[in-house]
Amino acid sequence: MAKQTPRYHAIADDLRNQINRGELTPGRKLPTEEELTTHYAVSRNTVRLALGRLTEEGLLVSAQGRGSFVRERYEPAVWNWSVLESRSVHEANHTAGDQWASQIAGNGQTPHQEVKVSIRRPPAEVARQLNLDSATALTVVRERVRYVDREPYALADSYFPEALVRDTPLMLPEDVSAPGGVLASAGLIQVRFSDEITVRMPTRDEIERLVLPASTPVAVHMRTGYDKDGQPLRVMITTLPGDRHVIRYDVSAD
Amino acid sequence: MAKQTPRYHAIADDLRNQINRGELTPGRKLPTEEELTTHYAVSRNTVRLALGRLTEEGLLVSAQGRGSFVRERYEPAVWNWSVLESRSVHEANHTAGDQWASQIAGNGQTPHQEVKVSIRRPPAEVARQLNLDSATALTVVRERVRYVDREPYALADSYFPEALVRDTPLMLPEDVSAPGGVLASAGLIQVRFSDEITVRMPTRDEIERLVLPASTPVAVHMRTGYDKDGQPLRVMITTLPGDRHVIRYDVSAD
DNA sequence: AAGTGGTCTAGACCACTAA
DNA sequence: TAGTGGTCTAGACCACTTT
Repeated sequence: MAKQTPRYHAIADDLRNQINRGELTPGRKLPTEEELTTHYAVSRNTVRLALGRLTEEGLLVSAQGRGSFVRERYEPAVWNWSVLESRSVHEANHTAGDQWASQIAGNGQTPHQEVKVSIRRPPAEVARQLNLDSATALTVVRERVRYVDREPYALADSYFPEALVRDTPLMLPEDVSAPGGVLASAGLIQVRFSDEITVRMPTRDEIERLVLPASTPVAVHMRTGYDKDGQPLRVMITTLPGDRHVIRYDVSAD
Repeated sequence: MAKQTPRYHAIADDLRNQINRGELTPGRKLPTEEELTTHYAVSRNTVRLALGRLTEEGLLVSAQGRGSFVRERYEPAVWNWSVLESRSVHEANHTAGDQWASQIAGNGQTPHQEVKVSIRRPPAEVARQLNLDSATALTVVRERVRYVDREPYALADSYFPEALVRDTPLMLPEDVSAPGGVLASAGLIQVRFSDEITVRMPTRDEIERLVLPASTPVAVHMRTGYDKDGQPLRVMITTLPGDRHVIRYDVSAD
């Protein structure tokens, strides 16, 4: 009843301990696969299994032709969703338009985003939130890629019922900057949001668009905005890579 | 300038398309690795690379001796953190003690949790939130594993400054059920919470304790509770597997 | 050109599950 | 006992980066 731990588990454990003890610090290069092969006296495939295990845990990244490295942490962007679209905060700060861009700029970083507008049938999940029939209804979709210092930080797709925003500035592909955001520019006031956050692995498409390292999970933040009559006006789905984001909320206990 | 897509990418793409088109439905067994080997005319290692790729995406699970299967989705537990520890909701529902258990029981499911209490030096992150000196301060730690229908659903670790809760029922290992939760039973009232959510891959320890399938990311929810004077009373760190949780918030746009 | 990780092969034996 | 995935070997060539 002795060892049945696979060798590549043991090798991964050994390297992980070195990282946790600080003998291998973030950014440092690991020994080459050939060196590990001779050091542990196993085949190269076994070494690669061990490295793959650590990569899955988010501890390593590898680059073809250069080597494997202890993964470095991003400085995470903290987004406070309790105030991100708050009207009073807007007024207090005299910030027009995109509250997100203001938060980033306030950090001394450079925000920018690419916007694409189209009219489409909404995904089932979105149709449900907007009380629309997903088979027939149309939505105006604003797809944005948000960058901080030229690096992609998030995907933000907004869906508006087409009937609500017909012939408004919302249809323009430009970055609409009216106080209160794009919806207010169409005369629609959100008084309440319902947010749902899920966590999953990214799709291949998201990995490409956000240039995600291996084993980087994403948070999917879905915000539905309602007017004072409880009618849903908008669904915004934000895809936030886990390695560069913190989601924040302030909650009263009353 | 022709194909340089690796074969195992192409095989993974093919299988992924079959899943997305619904030809392979959740729970269904894939062909055996040997069948895939002959079908795609590649070596078994290449087949395994392709399956590994899909496993990383969270689309497959495999079981030794049985086969590989299209991953099934859990029915996610929705936790509304805007009201999870709200005093008025407690009173309106006449729910005593653990609001979490009440939410689960209200779903017709069976909640239960294992509690372990100890006194320890807090992690640096927790010490910072509690305005404590991490080198000298002590915290009372309540570590819980939360189960729904006997399956582990979350880890919830609470940290209290030891000086605040000395000689209170909090030190008892039992599941303290006083209105307003364990803190109120010690005469401490939280009026405000600050929540931070991060997303990452689980540690080996978390994988074991929560029995996580491969490539299941977790959300780490850190809630700091403050009294009316702004003094931090507690930090609760909840580890939520992405495949069985939805985090919810209700936000006012004022 | 040399170094390094990425892809791929062909085969062997082990560990677990189900018939 | 047969079937299936898990571990492991030994070696080859390719693609990318750096010198």
